[in-house]
Parts: sequence; C-alpha cells; structure tokens
Amino acid sequence: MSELNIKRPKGTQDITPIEVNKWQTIEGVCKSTAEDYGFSEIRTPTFEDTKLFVRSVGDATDVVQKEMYTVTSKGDSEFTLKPEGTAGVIRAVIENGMLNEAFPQKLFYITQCFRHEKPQAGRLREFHQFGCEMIGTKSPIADADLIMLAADVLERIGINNTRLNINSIGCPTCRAEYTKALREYFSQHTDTLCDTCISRLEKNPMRILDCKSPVCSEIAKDAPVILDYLCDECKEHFDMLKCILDAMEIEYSVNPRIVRGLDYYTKTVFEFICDSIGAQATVCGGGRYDGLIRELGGADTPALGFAMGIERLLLAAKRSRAEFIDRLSCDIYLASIGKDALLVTAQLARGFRDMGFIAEYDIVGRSLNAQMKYANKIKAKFSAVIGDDDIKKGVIKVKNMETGEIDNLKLNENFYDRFSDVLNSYLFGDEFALD
RNA sequence: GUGGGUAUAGCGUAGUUGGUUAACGCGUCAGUUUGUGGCACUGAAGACCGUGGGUUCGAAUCCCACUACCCACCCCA
Repeated sequence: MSELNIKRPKGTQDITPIEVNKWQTIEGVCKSTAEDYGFSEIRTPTFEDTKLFVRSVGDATDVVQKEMYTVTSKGDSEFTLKPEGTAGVIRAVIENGMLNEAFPQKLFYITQCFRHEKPQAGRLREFHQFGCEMIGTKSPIADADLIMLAADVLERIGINNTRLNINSIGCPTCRAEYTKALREYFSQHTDTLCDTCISRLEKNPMRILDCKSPVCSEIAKDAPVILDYLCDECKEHFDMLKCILDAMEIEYSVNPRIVRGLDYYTKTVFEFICDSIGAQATVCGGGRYDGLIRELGGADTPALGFAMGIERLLLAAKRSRAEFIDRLSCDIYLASIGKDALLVTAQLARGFRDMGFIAEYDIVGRSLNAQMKYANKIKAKFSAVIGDDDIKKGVIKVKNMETGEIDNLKLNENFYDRFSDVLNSYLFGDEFALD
C-alpha cells in the first residue's frame, strides 16, 4: 500500500452497493408518491449565488451565519453549495417564468445539500434531501394535502414510529405582536437565561422557545404562546388546517414550541419526529412560506413545502425494520471449459444481455470448479457449463441453481426465448414451465 | 465551537500482575475437484495493534499528547 492515505472528508459518506440498493428503494418511494400526488421533478444547480440563501434562509440564521460552504471562483461573485433545497427551486420557478403557468405548481426534488456542521448520528456535512414545494395556493387544504403526502411517504417506506407536530407561527403582522410579547416576558428572566438566549432576545426571541437548556426551557414553559397572538386570518387558517387533518384522520399534536430555524416560514409549520434514530430526530420539516417568492423578486405568491433527510429516513426505516428489495442478481452464469467455449459464452452472454437478462461469464480465467463457486456466490439463478461437446451438439445444459435440476436448451433461433420461459417459470411458478 | 466515549487484518472480535512469531470468526484467493456450486477439509494472502513521544531489559497492554471516528450539546432534514 502506498503511504499516501487519503480519506473521505469529514461528514461525508460512501454509499456502497448494498446501501445504494436501500437508497434507491427510498428514493423510488419518494418519487412515486410525489408523482401520485401530481408533483413533477425539478433539478437545480448544486451551487447558487450566495445572496440567494442570505435572502431566503435569513442572514441571522445559523445555517447562513456559520454553516455555508461558500467559495469564490476566479473573480466571479460568491457561490454557496446549497444548504437546503427550497431557495433554489423558488429561484428557478421565478427565473423560468413558471409563475405564469397554471397554479398550483407542484414540484419535488431529491438533491444533496451541504452544511458545515459537526457530524453526528443523522447529521452529515453532505446530506440528501427529498423535498416537495407547492406554489400558488393559500388554502389550508393545500397545507393538509402536503402533510398527507409527507405522511404517505413515511408510511410507504415502512416507517411506522413517527409523530406529527404542527404549529402556526403567524404572518409578519401577528408575529411582530408576538415577538414584542416574548421580549417583554423573557426580559424578566435575563439573569437566568443562557448566554445564547440572551443574544436571541434581541435578534429572534422565538428561538428561545426552542432552547434545550433545562433552565431556559423551564422559563419558556410559561412564555406567551404564539397561538394566542395570531391575527384573524392566521387563526382561521390554522383552525381550518386542524379540521381538515381531523377529517383526514391524520394524527397530530399542536406544539406551540416548534419554530423552524429558517426565516422564510409563515403560518403553518410542521415536523415529523422519529424518536428512535438519535438526537437528530426530525425526519421531515416543512411549512408555509407565503412571503418568500416576493422576497426573491417574484410576484406575490403563497407557497409551502417540506423536506425530508434521506439519511434520516434510512435510519428510521431500519429502526422500523422496513423491507428493502434485494439487489438484482445474475440471471445466468455461463461457465466455460476451454478457449473456444469461452468465446461462445461471451457471445451467448451478449445475446442474453440484449434480451435484458443479467448474464455473466468467466472473465478471470478460473477453473470450472471455481467458476461454479463464483456463480453460487453471486446468487446466479441459473448456470450453464459449455464445452466443445455442447457446441458440437448445439445443446446447452442449463442448471437451476436452487434445485440443481438441469434442462437442455437447443441452440437455435428460439434459444433466448426458451431461456426466458425457463426463467419465468423459476420466478413465477409453473405457468411458464417447459413442455 | 463545547463536552463524553472509542481506536487490534476488508468486516466483527479476543488478547491485564507488561514477556517469544498478535489469536479467532466471517469474508477474499487457491487446492482437494477441467463436465457442474452450496457442505467439508487443506493452504495462502491480508495488521508498522490510530499517530507521535515517554516509562521499561521488554509495550497492543502502563503514562502523556495528537488525530480520526462515534455520541451528545448547538442547529436542523
């Protein structure tokens, strides 16, 4: 081994084939569920103008202040690797004139995101999000529909131990009111609040509600509750949402403590929590962001969305013992005896592959015994041993690796179709059995 | 950025009054077995025992520092 020892950067991960299999299962469920709900996929750049995130996520947030991977490239303006998915999607929607298309626009994405954080269970520096955005509807029915979509994704993956928390953080008008009340309340406790909360008092007192410090959370218990400060419109919106969720029989609890850490949220916020995956338990987070599109220069348009961390979904799925489909295994392994036969197996393999079968032959130069052992190891469904005799006779013995039975297949124009029948009978029973 | 834990082959582990050549299981490769795999047996490759220093005649083992990883705070998906 060389002395050069290059390891992957902190907070990144290699996804090996056996894991990729699980990823694809989860991504597949995300995609197909979103599509069932009428969402279309959108893909946006991995990096964006830094100003996009400062503007949308908020310059006072931790994400923007200390977690962004920002680079300057050859004198161009500053770019940042996307720390979340919504900003880029909204930028793209505006930039591509999609606000002129039929509302609601319903978009989903699966993308990697980057945040410079200290890694731990369920938290990486490069991670992956599945997100859905609904643009152009202010109705609480949309909120409920979106939550239903998220719940369905979790259910279809096989995650069965989550709980849903919802809250409303109001619109800028009622939130200003509430913030004022919070400041008044927490100001009485400046002697006991933790240092970060003291600084939050000016910047964003709502975040104090989120503080996990025992002292702060004790004080926060008796703090004014946002729900008491909602304006009529916001209150009605939230009440409607709860009604619809009840009608849809989606279980939730109202948690006035949940406050999203991204500045763009308004009115509805929600999260799905999974307690069995460690401290980073939020498996899905989302809400309404009615002001964001205008903030980014588009026409004033209401919108909402959520994101799920794929890594966390995977952890939760494993905890729920969700089932994953096995990797596709070899349909037929073609063992050969001798050089001439090897060339024949190569041709046969190509024929099988053209038919859409997974076919392999010996590209290592192994003994017959070793070839068979390999066929077994890669879980080949069938094998065939091909030597000079077989070529002469034009008949190939195909072995069912599970039962050990051997069938003869004539090497004629129907050969591949015949194998297809054999394989189908193996996979689906006797319906396709050879006569 | 702040704490706590861990560090022995590809993976999982054993290895304390400090004592020869660091052990075991799985996996990998080969052979027994060039007309048929799974089982079995035999053999091989693979470890600067995380890095650096210290104590000692002697360190995987004791001490110190560092690093990496994991977990938690924080933050969030």
